[in-house]
Amino acid sequence: MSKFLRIEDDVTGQVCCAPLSGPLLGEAEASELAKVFKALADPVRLRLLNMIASAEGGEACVCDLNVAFDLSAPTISHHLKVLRQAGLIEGERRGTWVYYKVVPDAIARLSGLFAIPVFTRA
Amino acid sequence: MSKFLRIEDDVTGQVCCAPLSGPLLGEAEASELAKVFKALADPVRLRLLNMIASAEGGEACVCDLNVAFDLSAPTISHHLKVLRQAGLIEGERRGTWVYYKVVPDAIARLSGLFAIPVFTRA
DNA sequence: CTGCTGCTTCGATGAACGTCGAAGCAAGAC
DNA sequence: GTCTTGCTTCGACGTTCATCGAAGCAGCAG
Repeated sequence: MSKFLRIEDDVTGQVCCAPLSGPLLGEAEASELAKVFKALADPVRLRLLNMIASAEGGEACVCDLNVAFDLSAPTISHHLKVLRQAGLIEGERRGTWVYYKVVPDAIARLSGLFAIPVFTRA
Repeated sequence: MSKFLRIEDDVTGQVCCAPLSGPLLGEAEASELAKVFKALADPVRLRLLNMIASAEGGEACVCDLNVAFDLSAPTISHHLKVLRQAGLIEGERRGTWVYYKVVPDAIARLSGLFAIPVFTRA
C-alpha cells in the first residue's frame, strides 16, 4: 500500500509480552514489569513522556521541559533519569543541550500487555 | 443496604484513551492516570491482576490468591483494595468467599494509551 | 446462642519516593 | 585562561508505601 503517512510500520506486531490475561507471570517477570509501571506512576513523568512523545521531530530539549513545570531543574532531571532507567526514553547531548526521545519498542511492549482479550464471559 | 465491595475511590472516570503521543496531558489528567499506573507498579499486584484475568471463568477467589503468595492475608487484601480503587478489578462476596474479576473497560482504556506507537521521523 | 473460617480494617514500622538547594561537570563565549 | 549557561549528581528532609500482627466483621454449622 502507498504510505501517505510517515507512521512507521506497525510496531505493535512485534509484541514480546503476553497479554495480562495470558499465562501466569513469574516473580522476576512481574518485578521487571513493575519497574516500568513505577516509572509511569507519577504525573510529572507522564507529562514529560507525553511532551517528548508528541514533540516536534519526536524529541524534546530539556531546556524546554524545564520551563513547562513549576519544579526545580534537579527534580526534572531526576524524573528524566527514572524514565531513562526504565528504558522508556533515551537522551543525547548535542553541544550545549540535551535532547530526549522515546524508545518505541518500550511503548510497543506495553501495548501488547493490554491487548484486548481480557476474557469475555462465555 | 448493599454493603458489597464497591469501588470507593474510582479513579478511571477521567482517564481516557488518547495515545501518549497525542495532545498534551493536563495536570489533573496526568494525576488521574498516574493513580492507575501506581496501582500497577507493584509485582504482587501485577501477578494478582494477571491471575484474576487468566482465571477459569474470569474470576478468582481470594482464598486461592492468598495461598499463591508467601505474604500475609492482610497484605493481599491491601493489594486487592488498591487494584479495586484504581478501577481495575471488582469484588463480590458469595457466601463465605469473595471473588474478584477484572473490569474490561479499564484495561481497554490503557490499551488506547499505547495503541499508536510513537513515530520517529526517519 | 457459641464457635469457626474467610476476608478486611487498624496501627505501627521500616523502606522507598519526590522535592529541594548546593555543588559538580560539560560546552561554549570571551 | 575566566565566566556563563545547561544539565546532572549529591545530601537531606518530609511524605507515601508495603508489610505485618492484632482486632473486627460477615457468613455458616452446630
